[in-house]
Amino acid sequence: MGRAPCCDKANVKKGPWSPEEDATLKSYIEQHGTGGNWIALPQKIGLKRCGKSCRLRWLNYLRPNIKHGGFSEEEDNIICSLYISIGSRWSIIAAQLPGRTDNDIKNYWNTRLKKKLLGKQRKEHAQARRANNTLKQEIMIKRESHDDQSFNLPAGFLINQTPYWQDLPVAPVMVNNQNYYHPPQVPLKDDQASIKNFLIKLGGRFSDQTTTTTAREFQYPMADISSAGQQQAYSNMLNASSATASCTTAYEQFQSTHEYDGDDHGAATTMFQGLENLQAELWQLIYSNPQEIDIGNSESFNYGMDQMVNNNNNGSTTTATTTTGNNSYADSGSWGSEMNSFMAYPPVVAVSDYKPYQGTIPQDSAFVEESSYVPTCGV
DNA sequence: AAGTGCGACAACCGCAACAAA
DNA sequence: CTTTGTTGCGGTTGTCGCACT
Repeated sequence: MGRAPCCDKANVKKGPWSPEEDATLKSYIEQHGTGGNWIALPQKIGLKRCGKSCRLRWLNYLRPNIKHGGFSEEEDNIICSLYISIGSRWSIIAAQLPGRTDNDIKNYWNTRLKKKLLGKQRKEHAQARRANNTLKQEIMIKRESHDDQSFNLPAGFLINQTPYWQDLPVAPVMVNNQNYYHPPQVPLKDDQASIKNFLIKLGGRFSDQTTTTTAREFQYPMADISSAGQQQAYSNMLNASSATASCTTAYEQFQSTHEYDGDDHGAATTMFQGLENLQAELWQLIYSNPQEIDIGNSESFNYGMDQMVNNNNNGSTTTATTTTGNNSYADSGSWGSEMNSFMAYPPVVAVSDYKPYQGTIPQDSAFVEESSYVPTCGV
């Protein structure tokens, strides 16, 4: 049995508010307040509106000191930072921006800010990809001229044009329902800087010191990591991650930490919710626009192959897979090369795919060529 | 000038949390 | 403790106006 409706749907007006309705509602609330009961309010003042609708109209439009439109660069930064830190918790974000409503911010994010951010990311990665291609061509020429198939990509390859998820330690990979583990390929001492850099790349602002310069100081704790407690949580996350060394994204990194040491890092979990959301959003955007992405020629495929060759030559056991599932790469269209910069290096494993390594590696696996596998994580 | 597509914004809907009875 | 009502929140939809063809 469903809940009884809060008002008589047949007798309430819907749609845009008229100036008369606005005036009625505004003058009543200014004189009497809401009376603590929105549901009863419309009847009291003779409005054929649902109480919820009255509340929304007041909060989002009629109440004093509401600002509409004209978001400043500063406000953009705050919204981006908080979104990355805490996700789509618009009411909390709105609380940091006096005069802004959650609805306003939500609309602003969905219609403009997200695209703005995506545009930035696309530009950066397009540039990076161009640089990468140039370097790669040079390497291929060297390879051919030396006729030496053991010629490795240089250790620093991709270092200046690393896609954001490649800033992070590489995840354990599941192939054919088996969990494989391989050691991190990014020096762990750089993890903190990498993650921070990653977040900043996505538009976030992480402050090591107490230098958050916003209209008001952030009230939500994980908006920066300036406090000792926050630094501790962050540090715990990173330390534990070096023990497990098994994450694709910062969020997963912490998620596994959470399982690993049993400590309550709720705050830090929160810290990366938005991150995951944003990544998911980006991927959704990418995969919902699969035009002109040819897996056979794509950087992702080529990179994956290079990565496998490189790893195997380095003596580490690795596998490579993608999590694209049934996504189609067919067709061509207008998204084009810019979006390919996102496609360049997809995450190795999805959150849902991750399970702690528990078994042994089958030696005859087509994906595993090394026999010197030594698990180093504590699971 | 009419039709179409798209962006921006307002408003609605459903759910969860909380409070009161 | 359970039920019922209210509030708050976030996702989604509807509408309007502008730009483009």
